[in-house]
Amino acid sequence: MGLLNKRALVRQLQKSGIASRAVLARSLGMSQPTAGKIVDELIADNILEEVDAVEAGDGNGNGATRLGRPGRQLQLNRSQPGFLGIHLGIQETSLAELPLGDADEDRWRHSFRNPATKSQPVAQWEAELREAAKKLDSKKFLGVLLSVPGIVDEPANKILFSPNIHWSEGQDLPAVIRRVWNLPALVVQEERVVALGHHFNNPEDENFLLVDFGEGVGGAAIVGGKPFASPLPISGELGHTPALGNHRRCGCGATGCVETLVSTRGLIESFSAAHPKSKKTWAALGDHIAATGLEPWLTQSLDAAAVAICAALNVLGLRQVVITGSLAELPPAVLDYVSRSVQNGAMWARFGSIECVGAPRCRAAGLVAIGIDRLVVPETGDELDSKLKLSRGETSRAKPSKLNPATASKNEIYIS
Amino acid sequence: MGLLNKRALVRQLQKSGIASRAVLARSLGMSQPTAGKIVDELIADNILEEVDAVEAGDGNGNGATRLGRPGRQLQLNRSQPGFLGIHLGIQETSLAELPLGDADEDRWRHSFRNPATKSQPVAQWEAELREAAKKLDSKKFLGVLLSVPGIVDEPANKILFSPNIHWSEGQDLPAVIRRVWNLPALVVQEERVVALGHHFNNPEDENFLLVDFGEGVGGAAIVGGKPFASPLPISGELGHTPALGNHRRCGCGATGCVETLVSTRGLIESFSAAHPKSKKTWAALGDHIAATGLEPWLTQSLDAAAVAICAALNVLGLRQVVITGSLAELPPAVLDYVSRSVQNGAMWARFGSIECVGAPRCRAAGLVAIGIDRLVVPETGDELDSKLKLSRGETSRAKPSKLNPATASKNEIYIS
DNA sequence: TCATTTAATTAAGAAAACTACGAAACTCCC
DNA sequence: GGGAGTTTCGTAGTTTTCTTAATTAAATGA
Repeated sequence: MGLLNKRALVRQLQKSGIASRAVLARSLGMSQPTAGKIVDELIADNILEEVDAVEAGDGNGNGATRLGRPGRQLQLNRSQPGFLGIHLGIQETSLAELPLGDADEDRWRHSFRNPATKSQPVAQWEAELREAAKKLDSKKFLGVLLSVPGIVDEPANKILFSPNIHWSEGQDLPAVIRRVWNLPALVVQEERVVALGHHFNNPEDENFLLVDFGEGVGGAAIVGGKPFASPLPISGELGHTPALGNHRRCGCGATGCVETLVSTRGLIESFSAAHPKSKKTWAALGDHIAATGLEPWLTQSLDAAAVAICAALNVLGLRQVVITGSLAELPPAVLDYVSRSVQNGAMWARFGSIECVGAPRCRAAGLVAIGIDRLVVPETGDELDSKLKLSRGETSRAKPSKLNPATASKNEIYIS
Repeated sequence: MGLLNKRALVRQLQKSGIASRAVLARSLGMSQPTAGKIVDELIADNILEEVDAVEAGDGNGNGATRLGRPGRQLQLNRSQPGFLGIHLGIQETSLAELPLGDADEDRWRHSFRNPATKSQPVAQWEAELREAAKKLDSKKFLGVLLSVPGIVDEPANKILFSPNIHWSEGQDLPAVIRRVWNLPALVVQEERVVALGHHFNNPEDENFLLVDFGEGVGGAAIVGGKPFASPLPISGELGHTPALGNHRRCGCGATGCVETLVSTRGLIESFSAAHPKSKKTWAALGDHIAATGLEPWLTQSLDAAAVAICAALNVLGLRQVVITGSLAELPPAVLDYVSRSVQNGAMWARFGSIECVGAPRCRAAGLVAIGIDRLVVPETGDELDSKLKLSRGETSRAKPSKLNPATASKNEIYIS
């Protein structure tokens, strides 16, 4: 079946959650027989399932009974295991079984502390992984997805740089995962996961910049419903925008990165510099802000963050900012200030409106989206083929001389 | 014929300049019959032409005589008029006849001063245009391409904002052009034209950020060989990144934009503030820098520009900066300083190297590339159809319900 | 001159889309 | 309850587009 249409159909279903063959055909502009055939195939592959549920209020506003033969509703298969998601946090690693049709909140079932010892951290991590594997309900997944903070070379499946989880740098963690489960495994950059998760949990947001505050400050853009990516493994790194006049050393090796001002660590540092007598904790910082409002040391840091955000908005041509992470834990005045500061600096504010909203991190939805995109209906080749290839540890690079680009690139639309 | 392969073939020929059917087929991974058929069609449409020229050194290093039947070399048609390019400058408007296969330097044949009167500037511009039309060798073009500085809504063919050519704002200049020539007319943002021009004159540069210094400071990114674009009409606007500590008012309505520091006007302003006795001219500024080197007022401004460039590189995931315009006219120390400053701030410098090069503005090549992309082998529909539609002033939006996305989006790869 | 090599064209076939038609399933209305 | 109207879904046949295989063409080199 045409790869493009297959991808488009799956994607549409990811967004709409539930739909009939006819609705899919209409919304994608393809003919009914085509949609029907693709659906048949996807059901045979256990990716889609028919659901008997009555269609209550089908989103078009007409919740009333409709004329004609009712369509058989379809959704991404929820009764099957789907993917195994692994989130590599700074302190601990979490695991979750992710059914394909899971747009819900994150439910991380199992977790363990990351290796602390300097010797053999990867072997220790592997051992913990094996322990965790025993506790899982299922062993059969379509693949394993590893979300990692830092800089990730996704095509090569390698972790390049992770200032907060140094032991993972340069490691081939997917290979470790494959030793444990013998399944295709992918590494994905955390911010991209979160951004995609937000997109699929809020399908109406098709163009936005997600900014995640935490130990670091990262970003990822969704442009035209697709995650923005460039050939370089870095992108969306707005935490490492230099801030004029800032001379703090950053973990990345440079001096003056915005991240050194508005990461949790950076904010606490500034806070304790301004108030040496206060406790140097995140909670104390929050309490202080709630009590005294926004003091200059804070607004200056927030302005620096806003500059980086504005720069990104102006360059990418976006008007919506989604903010996740620690900044949303502080009193709302903080987010308000950033929002106003972005309004002042972003160019589109002169022509229209800028939106700046807080949101939770939706890693599960993002991981599923990436898994579907790269394992279930991958850009090139048959899914089974590529599964095998990946599980054998081969790169999934297509032979350019053999493949006709017209075939290879029917995959368009979801370049990822 | 499949639109994707047609586009791919034309694009390949744009890059390689000259190639035979067999070479094209091989390099694009399609079969020889397919390439042959597409070439036949393109020749019939007068877009390609066969050229008898012997193939001297075909780029593969083997300039020696090769075995076998020699391929019939093809190139974009140079014997036909191609496009009419119009460049809307700040002071004057220039015209050039652009053959399709033109990768040469810009040759603007005719130009006239822009309307100065406040009354009826558009009508006056139209009159000048009619005058200029008489001087042209040909009246038959595939279309007219208007390059405009400022903010342009390219899909809607409208000029939204142009701080330096206020009379053009909100005007439908393509309609004016159509009244004069009765041909399809497109407005394109100047920086995007220049970036595409650089890309096609240097096909090895597939990922870069072009930064153009002049009355304003604009940017445009080429990512994966394609101009980056978002749904919003702004993008690449790195001149309007706020610079912390800068309080100059910008023409865009905001305060503190980098552009107010490093545009020609901004630099002269800073120069005259630091040296009140000097002449307030660009030449005097250049002489002064050549004589005394980089003074603090200048390095601070350049640092601000570097921050904006770094922010863009980090967010877009790029490692090459192409600088055009007035900054390249100053002593080389200036570009060197910016280059070093970018090295310090751009994140990729921690992993690899950052490149920062000056280059001339290649508007002609960029306009031709855009014209080919949007008029000769447009993404959707037949070229003739869309030509007619455009010349009738209709939008060339495809009917989504009618077109099969598999057909519509075989256009992949060259999303533009 | 003839074998070898490469280019371009022709012919036949496969993939994937479409249109057209008909059966199935439901509502509405008499 | 039963026909008319609607909508869904599947089947059959057609079209488009690209492929492979075979053929013809044009050059080199012994």
